[in-house]
Amino acid sequence: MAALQKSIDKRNALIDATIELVNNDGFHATPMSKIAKMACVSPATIYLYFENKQDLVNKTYIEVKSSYTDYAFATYDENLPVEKGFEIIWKRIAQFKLKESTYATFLAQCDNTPMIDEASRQEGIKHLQPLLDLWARGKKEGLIKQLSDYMLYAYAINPLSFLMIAQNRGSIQLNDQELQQAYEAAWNSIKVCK
Amino acid sequence: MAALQKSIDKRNALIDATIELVNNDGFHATPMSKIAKMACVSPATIYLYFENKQDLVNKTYIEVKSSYTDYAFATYDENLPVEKGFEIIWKRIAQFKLKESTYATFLAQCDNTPMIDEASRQEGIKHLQPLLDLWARGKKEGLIKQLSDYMLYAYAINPLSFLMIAQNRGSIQLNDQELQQAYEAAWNSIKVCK
Amino acid sequence: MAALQKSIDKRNALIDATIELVNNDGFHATPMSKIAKMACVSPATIYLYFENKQDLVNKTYIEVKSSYTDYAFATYDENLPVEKGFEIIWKRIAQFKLKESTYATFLAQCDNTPMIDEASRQEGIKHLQPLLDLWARGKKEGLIKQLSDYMLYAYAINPLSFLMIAQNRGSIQLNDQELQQAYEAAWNSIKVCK
Amino acid sequence: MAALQKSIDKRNALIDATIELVNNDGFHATPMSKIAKMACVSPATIYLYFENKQDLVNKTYIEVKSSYTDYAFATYDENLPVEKGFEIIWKRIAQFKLKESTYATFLAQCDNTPMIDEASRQEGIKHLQPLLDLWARGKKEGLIKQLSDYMLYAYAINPLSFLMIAQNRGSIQLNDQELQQAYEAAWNSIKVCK
DNA sequence: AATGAATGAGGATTCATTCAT
DNA sequence: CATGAATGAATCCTCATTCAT
Repeated sequence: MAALQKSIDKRNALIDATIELVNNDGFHATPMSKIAKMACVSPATIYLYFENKQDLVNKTYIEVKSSYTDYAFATYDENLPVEKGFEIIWKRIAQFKLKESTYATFLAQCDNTPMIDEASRQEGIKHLQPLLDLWARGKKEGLIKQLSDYMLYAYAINPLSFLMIAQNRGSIQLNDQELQQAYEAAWNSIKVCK
Repeated sequence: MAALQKSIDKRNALIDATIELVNNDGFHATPMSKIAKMACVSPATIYLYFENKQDLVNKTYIEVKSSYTDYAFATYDENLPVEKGFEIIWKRIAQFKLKESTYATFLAQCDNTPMIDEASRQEGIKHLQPLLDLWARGKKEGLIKQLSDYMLYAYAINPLSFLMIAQNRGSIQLNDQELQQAYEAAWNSIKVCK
Repeated sequence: MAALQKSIDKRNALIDATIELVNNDGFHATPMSKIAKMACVSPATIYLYFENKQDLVNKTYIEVKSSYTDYAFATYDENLPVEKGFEIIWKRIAQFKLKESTYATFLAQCDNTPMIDEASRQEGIKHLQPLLDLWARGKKEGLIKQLSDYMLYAYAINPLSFLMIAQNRGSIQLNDQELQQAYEAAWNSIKVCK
Repeated sequence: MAALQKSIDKRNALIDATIELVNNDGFHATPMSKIAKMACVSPATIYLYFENKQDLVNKTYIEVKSSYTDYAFATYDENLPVEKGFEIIWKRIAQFKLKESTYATFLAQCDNTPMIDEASRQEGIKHLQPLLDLWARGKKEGLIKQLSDYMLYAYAINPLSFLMIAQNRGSIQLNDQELQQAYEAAWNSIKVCK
């Protein structure tokens, strides 16, 4: 349907503009009018798609978080052995964070800020389940340390956020070899040392 | 001098109010008038101590960052062996992040947001030098992996930020044993495996 | 014609919605979109029946005013003696104001507000002629005081508006006996005392 | 105090501007910016004196209502005989409504509109007590009909509102003789006919 | 040094109205 | 006829900042 498609396009344009502007200027310095202008719609049009500014940001967060996890697990298969499975997920996450850094930056800002509703935050966490399942399996098989999911995430995944931000700021530029090192550091920090 | 002390107190009250309010509401929802009220001064008084809102936040950031590094290195001695030195610094940082979580939360928000001047950000990084020196020594002695400082920080230190936020949100509560596990994970991820 | 009837129904629904909403929320808090919703049509449809918001309110006023006077004179016969004729009209007006208080409230709001065009106001007054004629006859016959029509209206009719509003607000509830007292007060205030 | 006086002046200017503009254009067509301009202050200044637009109108209503009753009872003495007392009050009210028609018009608009809080409305009614007391005395002494206060007000006082509006619209112009007639009509409608 | 009153610029949001379908 | 999506212009209100005292 042409009309429906146009609606979806507009909504997406708004979401994209929100990400772009919040990334560059921060939530506080991103007026609705600027979002509207970047999305090539009238300010009033935003309110056809979102209840208010908070809702726009919440929905944007959920959408981005969801595309993050979709990306992360796109090539993962539950039947893979633990280490291989982890490697695949980790590298997809790394790719997302370092290549789709616009999205990743936005998520980092949301996750470290009272910018987002608690409800939306909870909603966003849900989709990480396959990784938690993998870790559970790894622990049962004695391959992964008996640490809480938070601890595992902190050491295996979260460093990527830091590297992503450093790369965005131009402080570093990770090449394939360094990425491999990073992966190994991640795996080392959670695997059971034989 | 009583007058000077009163000035310092006022300045500190403003800094504290800024941290408190930005932590709870975010930069965008923290008006100067609210900061003034919490610090028990007139809005106009803020401008005797700081040029404008941006300056207030920048200065607050630098001050907090500096108290973070002061705390981190307070018990460190350059003559200690690398592993011991690292342990001491790491545990001080952990203590700071988990016990002084008000300050740590503020820093996390600044570090993931365009809230702060680039200049202030650079200023804040400076004070980390002793840790970088330690790592340089560790690499030379073959005890620490040949990774960039960013990579080392990402794996050895940054996970603590994630754990701090999770703990603030009430998702976890780290006890001494878990803290020790976290330390070991940190060291494992950067040490050269023999 | 079914099509014509549907049109009339829609127009009436819009008029009714306007009365209802203006009564409850006031003109200033009654958006066209709300009127449309209550009348179960699209906002755009309003503009097929009325030029704009002002026109909608003007037309509504004229319509209600006209149904008020129709009601007032429905049972009146010019050949009745003055006092009987007045009683009949007065009691019809009372019934309208107290029973059809939705309409009466709307009129009261229009009459005390710059909500309505001067032209529409003039248009609305026209229909009161039979009452003015009756008064003229009463004055000629020496039964009614030599007062201007405004004065007569002020004392004989307008008090009903006040009582209607008080009753709407729940402050009073007029029974038949009190209504009769009210009628007598009205007649007393304009009749020539012998 | 010069500063305090200036504050009071500003507040009064805002109240006056509100009355003037709401009278002419109605609540819905009176933007805060226009009120500010007429009172020669910045729009933001209004919010130093009033919480919001609703509060401004509520407070204006209470203030005007209060000056109405002050005026009404200024020359009244509780020890006067009932009829004389009523005449004095009635004529003061008439003078207020016809001479201070700006205030009276504003009150009429508030009283026939959902423009005002119920609470403010209640607050405004309070001050009418001396008149109600007089009526109670009149009823006890057998001089005034045994009617509810609402009914008495409807016939003795409210007609003045109608006459005031008619005079404002230029439809009539009451001279002293007509005013005396109006007074007599008022008294006739509530006095016990001997 | 300190203040509280004052403000202009700007931001979120609403709304009467239009237009493509 | 009828509509729902779209909008530009306004409106209420906030806030960083200033200034007279």
